[in-house]
Amino acid sequence: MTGRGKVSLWRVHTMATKCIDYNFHEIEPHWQSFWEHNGSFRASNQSSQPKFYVLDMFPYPSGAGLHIGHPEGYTATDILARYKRARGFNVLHPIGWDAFGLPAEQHAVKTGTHPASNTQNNIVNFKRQIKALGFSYDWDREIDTTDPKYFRWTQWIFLQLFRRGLAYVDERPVWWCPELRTVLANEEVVDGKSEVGGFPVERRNLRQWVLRITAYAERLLADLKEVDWPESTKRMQEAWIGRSEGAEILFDLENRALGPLKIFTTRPDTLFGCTYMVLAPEHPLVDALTAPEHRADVEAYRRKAAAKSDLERTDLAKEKSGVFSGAYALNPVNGQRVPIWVADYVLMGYGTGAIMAVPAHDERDFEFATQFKLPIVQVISSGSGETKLPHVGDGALVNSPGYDGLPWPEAKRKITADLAARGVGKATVNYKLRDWLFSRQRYWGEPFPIVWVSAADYAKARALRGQDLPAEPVTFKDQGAVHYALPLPAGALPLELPNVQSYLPSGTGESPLANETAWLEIWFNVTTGAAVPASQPLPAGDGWVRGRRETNTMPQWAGSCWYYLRFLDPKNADALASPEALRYWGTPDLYVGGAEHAVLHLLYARFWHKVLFDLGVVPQGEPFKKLFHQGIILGEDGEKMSKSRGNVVNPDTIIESHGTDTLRLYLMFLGPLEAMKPWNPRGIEGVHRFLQKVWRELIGADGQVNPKVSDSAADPAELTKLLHETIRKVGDDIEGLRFNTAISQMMIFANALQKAPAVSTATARAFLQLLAPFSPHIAEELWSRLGGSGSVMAAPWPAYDAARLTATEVKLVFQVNGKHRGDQLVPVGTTQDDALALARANPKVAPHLEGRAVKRVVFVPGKILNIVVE
RNA sequence: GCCCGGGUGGCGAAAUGGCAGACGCAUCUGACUUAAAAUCAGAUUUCCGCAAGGAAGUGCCGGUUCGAGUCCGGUCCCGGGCACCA
Repeated sequence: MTGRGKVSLWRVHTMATKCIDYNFHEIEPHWQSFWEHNGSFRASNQSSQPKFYVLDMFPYPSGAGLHIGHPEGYTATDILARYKRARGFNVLHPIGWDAFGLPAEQHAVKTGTHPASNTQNNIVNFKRQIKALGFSYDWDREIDTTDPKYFRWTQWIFLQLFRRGLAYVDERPVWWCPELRTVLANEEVVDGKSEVGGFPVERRNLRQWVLRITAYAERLLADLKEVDWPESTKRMQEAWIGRSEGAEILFDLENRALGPLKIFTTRPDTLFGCTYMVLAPEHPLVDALTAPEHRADVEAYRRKAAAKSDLERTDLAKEKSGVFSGAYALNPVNGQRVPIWVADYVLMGYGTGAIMAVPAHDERDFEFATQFKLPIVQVISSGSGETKLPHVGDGALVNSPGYDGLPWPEAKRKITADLAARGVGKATVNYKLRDWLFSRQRYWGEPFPIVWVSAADYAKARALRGQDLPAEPVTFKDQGAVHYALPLPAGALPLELPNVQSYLPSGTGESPLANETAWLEIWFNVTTGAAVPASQPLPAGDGWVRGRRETNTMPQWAGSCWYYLRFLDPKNADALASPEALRYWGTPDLYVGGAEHAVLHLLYARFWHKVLFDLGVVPQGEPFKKLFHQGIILGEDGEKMSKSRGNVVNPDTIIESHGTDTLRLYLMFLGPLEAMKPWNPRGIEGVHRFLQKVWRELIGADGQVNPKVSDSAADPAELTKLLHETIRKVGDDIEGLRFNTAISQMMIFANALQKAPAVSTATARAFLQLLAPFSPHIAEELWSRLGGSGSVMAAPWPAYDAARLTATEVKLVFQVNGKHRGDQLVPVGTTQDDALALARANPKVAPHLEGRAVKRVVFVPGKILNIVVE
């Protein structure tokens, strides 16, 4: 709490409202302004308290406003943040805006207004909505990824990637969306359509920036063992990285002039079963090795395959297609001639784009071989009886001279080693993970801090600032000329977006920035990073070269890859965050957000974090040690909420009708946080009634404290015991993110409160402290009215007394043959013999024992007595 | 096809291997009220029974156990993810 210098304000605001009934319209804004004036949620970077950093996935401020899914996750983290503060932690609970993105740009294309103004409008609206929910964010740390003070450091991180050779340029087939006029990452294409907008996409060759995430594949995979994440999310990342161990094997071609053909296989042990080879249609050797009499067929097939999108290629899985090339390779183990086919079930992008086909032990090869009547040779036997082909399971080798009888994993090792000894193969690891396509042909994104220069000018720059440049220059060839990528010096950042005439991308695939000649074509000072339009005279002095700026911008993921670090020290102008802040706060102790980011944001952020770790910027190897996904809230009809279905719930409506305390409570009471659950307006009434009941039990009809609540009142014994149970359960449940059962327990307590003839102020206040993280406004109001000093949140979390929880009597359940036959209150410590005697005497139990011999007695003290009879 | 989740009253759900259905919704009955709302008291898994009581019951089949919603094997259905990755 930082109340210094604000004593008078504090006084004014500590007072409760004057309302007589539970008037949330008055209470909620009142306490929100109290918190704001007191800076109640400011986190300090200097503190002797233990730290706790709880992070939400920051929202994209869309024009539609807050969706009900936002407050679900945000309420969960807010409860935890408030609880941890009460437990004496210095809590960092920040929020910001992931504000670059396509919708703002599309809006700009339509209206001609700058995307920044639309974005700012949306932020204002989001902020209003989020503030109305009463979340305990430290607004002094608010960040906006489109703010040059922020993206300066996004660009800085890119420069580090660039310097380490982790960013390069490549002309490659990419997903191009004609409607959006931009390329999309693999991850942004769903079922052949753009993830945003659902427009069709096609393949195009374009010059792109690519980040070498594959260099980190092994660590991204291995370090999943270190994090406390949902198992399903870890599995998804594992599958996405897709590691497989196998071997690269060289097959000599019959036409030895062409050199060997390199294939990748995970099953080198089946080498003797290879009856044909397949090259992807794009494989560079196809042209050279195709026999003249097959050329026409192969050419036709390649053209057909090129016209297909990846989707069609994979979608037409039912029937395989391919053509024979007329060429043959020689099997390195036995010199057998193997025909080479061209087929699009082999993908150029994985392995070497060429395979050895073993139809007996691979389903795809089996299907292909059957269709084209190619031989099938079994080399693995499942052991007993006939092996049904294709057999992809366990077994030992057959028909493999020198290896017969070996279990396949052993044979795999041995054959690989033997091939390696002869120099015709080696063990390798392959990943499905591809390098990350990192550029977009858009306006509304971070500009790349890169200027393209000539070879001679690059050499000049290298002499002046070699340490900023990668070991290998990044280049691309355009109409015979080679262009060199020269980074801006870090001191010249941020590189801001110029204003443009039109937000429409150019039809050639370049972003709207390509039309801004004055920004684009420049005299560039290689040491200072200063720029002057090339239309002006060459400035005096050394270090000026002619350059053209990079016109691509970064994808939306860039800003969200490191925002959790900026919150630690959001105003720092000298670094993305100070080393002290990075050391004190570390990484989030808990990260809550939707499961839809399982392989996108969460993989990219891990990659950047590891690079920053290697640079010595951050002290930990993983950014998010504990992750939790909130479930999706469905519409009332049990369907996914959507505008077209008309089942969308707007948080504003609920705040207006029931108040945010009710909304927050309801969102948490709906079911387990991680579950998918339907919205039910009736349920809101239920939790609202609970809050009204709490109010009524503590405040009388006249608006004064209920006469039954007083300092001198003696609580009924059961109420005291229940209070301590409730303190324990609510605390445990908050720690375990089981908010629904915590609320149930508070409801049970409220019901007891109602029945109690007298309640001590201390008990009432302790209960309000438990309620405060969930429904903070009403808790503050009642706390204040009961004479609590300051904020309810400033009071240390109540402790439960274990002694109060132990009862003197417990209910013992009597079972006969495992069936419940009766029960009885017994003193704690009742022995088995006594319990047995009680059971025999019990009128409900006795008839079931009559005339039957007792075989066994199971006794769980204080719980159960099970009598097993004949 | 493969990999994850999940199937419990009319509904949302709860249950360290130990009384299945806490808590809430909805419904019904009663009290208060001229009346309604609100509030309060009570009932509400199914079947048999006037009742006392009994029997069955956590998708389905089987197993382990004194005892299974919970653990194991199989199976069906629903949701999510991946999908010609050699």
